[in-house]
Amino acid sequence: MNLFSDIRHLVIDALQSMQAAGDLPTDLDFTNVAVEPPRDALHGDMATNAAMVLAKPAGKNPRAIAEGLAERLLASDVITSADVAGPGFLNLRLAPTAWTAIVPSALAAGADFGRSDMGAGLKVNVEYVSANPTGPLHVGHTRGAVFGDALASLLDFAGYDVTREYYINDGGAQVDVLARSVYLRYLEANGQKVSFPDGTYPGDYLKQVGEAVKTKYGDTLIDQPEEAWLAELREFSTEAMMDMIRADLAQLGIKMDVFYSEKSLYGTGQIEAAIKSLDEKGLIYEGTLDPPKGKLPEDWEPRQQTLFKSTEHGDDVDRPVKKSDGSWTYFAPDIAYHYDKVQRGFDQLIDVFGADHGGYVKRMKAAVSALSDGRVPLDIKLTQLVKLYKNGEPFKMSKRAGTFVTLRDLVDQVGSDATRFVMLTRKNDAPLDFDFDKVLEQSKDNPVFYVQYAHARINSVLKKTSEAGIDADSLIAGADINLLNADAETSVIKKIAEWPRLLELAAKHNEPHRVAFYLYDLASEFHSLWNAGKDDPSLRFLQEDALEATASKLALIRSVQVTLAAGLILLGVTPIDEMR
RNA sequence: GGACCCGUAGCUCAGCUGGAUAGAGUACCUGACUACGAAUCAGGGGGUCAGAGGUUCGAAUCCUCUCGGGUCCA
Repeated sequence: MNLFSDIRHLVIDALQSMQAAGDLPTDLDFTNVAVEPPRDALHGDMATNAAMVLAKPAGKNPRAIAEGLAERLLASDVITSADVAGPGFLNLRLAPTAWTAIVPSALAAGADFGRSDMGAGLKVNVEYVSANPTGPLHVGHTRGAVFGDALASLLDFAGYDVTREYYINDGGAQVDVLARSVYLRYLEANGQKVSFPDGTYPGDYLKQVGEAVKTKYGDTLIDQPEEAWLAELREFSTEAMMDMIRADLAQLGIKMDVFYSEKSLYGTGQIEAAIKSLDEKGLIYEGTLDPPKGKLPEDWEPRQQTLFKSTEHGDDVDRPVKKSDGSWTYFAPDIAYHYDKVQRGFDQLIDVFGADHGGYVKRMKAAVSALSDGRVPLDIKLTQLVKLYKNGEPFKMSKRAGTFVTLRDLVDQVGSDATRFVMLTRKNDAPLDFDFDKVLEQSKDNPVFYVQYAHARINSVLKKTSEAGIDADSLIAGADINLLNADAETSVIKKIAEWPRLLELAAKHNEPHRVAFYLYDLASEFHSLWNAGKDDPSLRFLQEDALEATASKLALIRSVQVTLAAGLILLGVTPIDEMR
């Protein structure tokens, strides 16, 4: 039940009856007509911009339209007042029963409260993490992982058919580096003293892989030339790294539907097919790029190469798909990979990248636009950097020295729930400060705690009820929700009613952080109502001498709990029943 | 040099894709436990939405330029 879309339907109906009566032209587009919560609650329960949006195309005065609309809306028993305000806003008030109906609706839906069919089963592919298989996931990957996973859940909840996908970059030179590094660890496992020159990975995490190589191959690879072991170790090490990465993701409760290998694109004709597809559209040519504008790199020289005319699809310059020596660029397999996604029949693609891949956005969008003839939209979400703090001090890490903070470090220290929630309390395109101490702090300064506390507090009330010998569930089932008429209660109900609408907006804009902020607001409404009971005993949840009132209040807070739980689960955070 | 992201209260950030008097937390000041957890709540002060133009009924939001920070650039 989405009260806002219900009322919007009423508005559209009224507008259509105005058209039928000749008060409005018949060829109007209603898509921009919105019904929203007013910024200031004093204005009413809901506001619509219909009159202002339609004034120009209808060639009429907005206030005149609004007045006609108000007259028709008042015929409904749901609308109790409709006032024209300002330049042509129409402020509506709803009958109290319209609001309270959200409570049983939430209770009946339970964990599915807010689920929407907005996505209409469209197939969406969300690609995220996609970290190189050369080591464990670190903090930056964690943010992308959490964001991508919450986004995927959000879209699923909003009625899309979602595929979660990880692209394994196992085709490039970095996998050779990995294999050589593992070889060194293998030698080490065989008792040799080794050092790690520049261009190898010195991290300790490869020690166990070296051991595993020894277990499998014994001493047969020692003193062998690189050609003898490189291909085998590349395969072996990539597998080992992916096992490690899968385990890391599992720590956050993330499970991918598809792991897609870059390597699988080579030698199978898939890259060639993708480039051919572009070629057939006249978008591939042999040419020379202009030098980069401004400062010229020292070693710049014009080179003939195979180029993709990405400028025809919104890019700034054309992009090479083959180097001058005839080998593929990194871009070519990326094109082939996205071509494959298009061919798998996805209606929408979403890529979650780290901010350092910002430069790829335009060319990737151009490629997908070209490959799908503009049919499949690609949205690319960049997650900005995470800055770590400990005791208020920036926490330094160095990838070169192998001392970076891993996903595992984070989860071990603060837990999966806190890690996930905190990472979602910022827009993806804003940098994030992650303070180890703050995340564990038990105060309202810490949103994880604050929201969990509200959920647990409600549980505590329900527990208290049963301790008093009252069966809360049957009481709630028989509750007369229209007893909930105090302002403090209505305010909570209105916040609950916003949930289905908020969820659709968050899904529409691919912004899971809105869910996190909403949950904080809802928790705040609840804490506020709790405290109101101290000044006004009639607002207390448990009133043993007034069971009917108690029933309605328990129904209310239980619906708050249901909403909090639905939102938390969506973000991958466990709603807890008791604070430690 | 160019591209992308960001700039909102002292600090950390929201702001529902163009709506009404720009909101939270924190910090500061004042107040509320005979209680279902005060791990919370109520109230107060605090703003040139980086700056300047433009678009229109209406701009923190869209466009242009400038300044500042970040990321990237065969």
